Amino acid sequence: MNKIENRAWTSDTVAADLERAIHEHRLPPGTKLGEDELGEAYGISRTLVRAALLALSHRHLVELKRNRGAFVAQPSALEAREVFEARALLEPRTARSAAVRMTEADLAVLTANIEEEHAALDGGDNGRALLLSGQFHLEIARIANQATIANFISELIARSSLIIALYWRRRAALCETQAHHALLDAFTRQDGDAAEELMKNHLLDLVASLDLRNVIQPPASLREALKR
Amino acid sequence: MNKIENRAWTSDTVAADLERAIHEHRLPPGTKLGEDELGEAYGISRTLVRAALLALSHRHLVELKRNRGAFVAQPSALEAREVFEARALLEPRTARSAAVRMTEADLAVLTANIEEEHAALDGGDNGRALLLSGQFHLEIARIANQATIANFISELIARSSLIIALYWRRRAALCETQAHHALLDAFTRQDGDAAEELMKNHLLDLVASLDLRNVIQPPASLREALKR
DNA sequence: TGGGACAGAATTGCATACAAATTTGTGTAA
DNA sequence: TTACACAAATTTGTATGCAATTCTGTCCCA
Repeated sequence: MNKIENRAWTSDTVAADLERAIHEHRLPPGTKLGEDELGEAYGISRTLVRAALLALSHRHLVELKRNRGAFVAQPSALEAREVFEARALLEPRTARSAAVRMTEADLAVLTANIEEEHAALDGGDNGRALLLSGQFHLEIARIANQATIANFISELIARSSLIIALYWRRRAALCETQAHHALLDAFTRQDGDAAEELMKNHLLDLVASLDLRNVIQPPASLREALKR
Repeated sequence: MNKIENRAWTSDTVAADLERAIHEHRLPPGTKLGEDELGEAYGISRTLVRAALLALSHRHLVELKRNRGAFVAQPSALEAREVFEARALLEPRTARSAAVRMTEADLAVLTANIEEEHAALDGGDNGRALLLSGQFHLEIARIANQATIANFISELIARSSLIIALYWRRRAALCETQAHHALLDAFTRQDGDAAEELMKNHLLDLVASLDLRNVIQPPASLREALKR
């Protein structure tokens, strides 16, 4: 594998780089993440790679199978529902808090984000659009000034990206930008009630855009899956 | 340091053992966790110790200072408030879900927990009582059947133990068992409304029992702290 | 032709060795 | 005596080596 870049990688920056790649669907669910391969790619030893993979496994983005290696996680339909239930518990109230604390600078950041996402979609870069969409949600948590909750939301958003990769039904285009625009309006008016309600519905729409009935469940073991 | 026990430790079990010790206040905030020391205590190499410390740092129970080592975390007053705000967001609704799903077996587990906690308090083992109190909250999340949310709550509970170690004002005895009994009653009646309300108030009482005004803040650097 | 056993290759698990940074201790000069 | 500089010791950061496990390919036999 090619060397990625000549910079001083640490386990933290490697983990962040991998998380970004996962979030952008450049590393789809189930991808094997070999230690030697990654070590060579980043120009570091397996020690640091393992630390990075361990960190990602704690965020449920990577699954470590003993003596088998690390794989990009494949959330089950059950897990997918749980992730969105957790988001439904955290994000609407966080959006409300953010709304009442909103400053001009914050609005500018969110606006820029939406525009970038639009550009990415026009350019056909769906991965980048998805990453930006996640960053929109994360930025709201940051504005709400709740680092602890923001951490949880950050993990949930990244896991949502895996869920979308696995369960999104392509019917309609992700009309996320619509919902984000509506939220931005509420934020501009510092309307907490509206922000909370919009976020709640936005998350419900997201779940509705998934197909969690067909329990594609575990490609876990090919041996089991292909029996018969 | 003495060897702790002759069993096959892994990074996971070591992390769990350390977390328990932290939760029980056997390892108070600020304690230095030297790699060699721990490695000898558990009879394992520094490699596994580092993996365990890394896991605990991801749960915000241990702070890793580069080139300085690992220390039991010392949450700031700000962080303390955030942790309880997060709990206030997650636990009341989770208690409601648990109430409606409650089975006889679940009730038995919760009852046994309360009794054990009582026994621990009588025996003067405050650490164990605190651990059991946390497990009561965690068990509720488990009963609610939301593994993802339960994970978050598990982390928040452990961090709360650190917060109590740092900020609890000893005035009155922790009248937690009172509140837990009341919750148990609501659960017995499968009364979701009451459970949610009781949990909300229980958490408010907990915060009220802390002294977060005196920002004891950072013994972070002795050099800075002892100036003048 | 298909199944199973076995051997070699590849990969992970863990310990250890060495490098780098920090802390601690000592000596010297003002 | 105090402050500073420098050296020794301790501790962490990272790479590497070896053992253990799993995977893959081949051969033999039914």
